[in-house]
Amino acid sequence: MAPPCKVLMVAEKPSIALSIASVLSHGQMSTRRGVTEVHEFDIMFLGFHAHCRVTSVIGHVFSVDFPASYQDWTATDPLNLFQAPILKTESNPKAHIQRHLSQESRGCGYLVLWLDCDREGENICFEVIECTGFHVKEAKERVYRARFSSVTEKDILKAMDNLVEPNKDEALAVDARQEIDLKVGVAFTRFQTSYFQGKYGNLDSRVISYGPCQTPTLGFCVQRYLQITTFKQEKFWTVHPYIIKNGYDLQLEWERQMLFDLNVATMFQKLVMEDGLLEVIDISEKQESKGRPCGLNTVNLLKVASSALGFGPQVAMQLAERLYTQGFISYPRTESTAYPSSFDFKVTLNEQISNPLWGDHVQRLLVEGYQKPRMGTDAGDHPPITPMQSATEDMLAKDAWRLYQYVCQHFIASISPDCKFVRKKVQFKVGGECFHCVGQHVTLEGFTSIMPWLAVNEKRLPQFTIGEKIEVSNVELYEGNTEPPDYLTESELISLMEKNGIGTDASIPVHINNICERNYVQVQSGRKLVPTALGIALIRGYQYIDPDLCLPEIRSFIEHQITLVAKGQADHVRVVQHVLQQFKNKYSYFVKQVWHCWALDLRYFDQLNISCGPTGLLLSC
DNA sequence: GCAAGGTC
Repeated sequence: MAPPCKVLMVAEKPSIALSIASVLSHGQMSTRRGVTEVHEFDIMFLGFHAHCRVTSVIGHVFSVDFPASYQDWTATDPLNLFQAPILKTESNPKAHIQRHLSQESRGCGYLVLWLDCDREGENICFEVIECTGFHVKEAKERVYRARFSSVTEKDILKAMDNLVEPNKDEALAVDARQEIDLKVGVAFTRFQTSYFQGKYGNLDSRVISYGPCQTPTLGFCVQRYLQITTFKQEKFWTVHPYIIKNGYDLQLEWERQMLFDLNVATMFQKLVMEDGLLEVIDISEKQESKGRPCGLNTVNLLKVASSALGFGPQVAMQLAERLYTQGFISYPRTESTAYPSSFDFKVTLNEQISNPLWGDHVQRLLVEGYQKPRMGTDAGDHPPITPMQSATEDMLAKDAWRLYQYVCQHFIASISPDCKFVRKKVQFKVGGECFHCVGQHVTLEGFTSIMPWLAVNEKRLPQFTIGEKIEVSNVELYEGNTEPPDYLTESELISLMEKNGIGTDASIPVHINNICERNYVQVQSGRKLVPTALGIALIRGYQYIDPDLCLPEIRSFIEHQITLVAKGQADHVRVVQHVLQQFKNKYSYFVKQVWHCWALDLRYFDQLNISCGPTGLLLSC
């Protein structure tokens, strides 16, 4: 019998390689250590007996950079970077991934690519092909792409039965993004850094960076700061009648809410006082429901970690990764909020059954039946973040425990009943004006018993009947001030970034960290982001010269252009050239105009009409 | 010294 053919399979990370090998070998494999682990076993492949090797890379193998001749900041005009050649070099030379792939591919007749099924994964496919020598013409037909929608036995086997070709267009879209981001970011960064050199000692920062993600991120923080500083406080007045009924002392709300004219408000107060008798004109009761959460994805974990636990995104991810490698939670980087159909809720619940804090709730769910989780979205990557092994407070460090606790609470809540309550609204008329009061009565705590901070407040009302008349005990004329918004919280910033497509679940923490480390913003108590003088000056400068530079649309513009490449609707080289030409125009204009703002005292911005800059240089094209 | 995207 001929020796079996050899097949090399490559995943994006070691954990996926392990999952794939376990499924395909039915657990019958041998594993040896290498740069990344290699799992070996025999299988039937395309109808033949084959020996299979499954290993992985660790994310991208390569990243782009300029050749050495462009690395000298003083000898290179940043303008020339837009047309400069670029090189791909190993992202982490010390890891020797390239050598590892080259060695493991020796003697293999087939390559199966198990990289994550997104654009970046498609790009890494071609990096792997390059490293394994399968890019030569005669080897191309022996390269297969496995497309899996989740890392489950069912989907892995399905992918094996439906091997396809890797998608070159999607890979090229990533190449395009890499080149655009590199050239635009580095050109502006080098110019700005050199420009600020020695100026404005109080704005010290070694590098004054620019980037199509980090700059709009800073833009959000400064935008809120400007709303605060330009806020004009106004006095307002509102009329609050009080009644006493069956021992309840109630303050009623006015349908007009508030008025900005004291004389008018006083007139209404007088009308109410002169009438003095409230008539109940309507009583309505409505069944309300507060929905249980969907499965937990990374972005939502980061938001809660920041707003409720006080952990920054970087720290939260470090804690989550640690919990993951120790087996306490599932893979923490995912966009999906929908559980896969094969998810075993019973096993996961059972694991938590003896927890001293939520074990009782879990037992009840197991006995009385848990709810089907809400629909959520399936991004095709990993299942939502869930607890795995049970842990108690003494087993983990304090911060890790708090994060683990939240993951458990969220998981249990996601399959607990919705919270049900009755909302009762009573409407009154007095002196021709309408007022109301609202009561709430919880009929089913549901998931809020495991997430008590989301509980609906109980608010009881006395009995009323329509047509009933009640004496007004007091009429207050309340004077208040409109309040400016507060500084942007980190959690709000994460939401804005997600909504505007700035960064990804993995890179959002990096961009936020960047603008902190560069001294553009400071994190203050309550994880509020307060821009520094430097951060404000930068954004006000862009707003004056070319607002596009700090708007979130700068990212969506790039994403839109590279999507054309990914879909095969535009040529990669032409798209890159077209986009770079526009940024080069912006760069030239920016360099000329900088004189008019940053050269002056930075306080000059305060006197500027910010909207006078040119608009649509890029977005109109 | 510089971007943004993977992953640890």
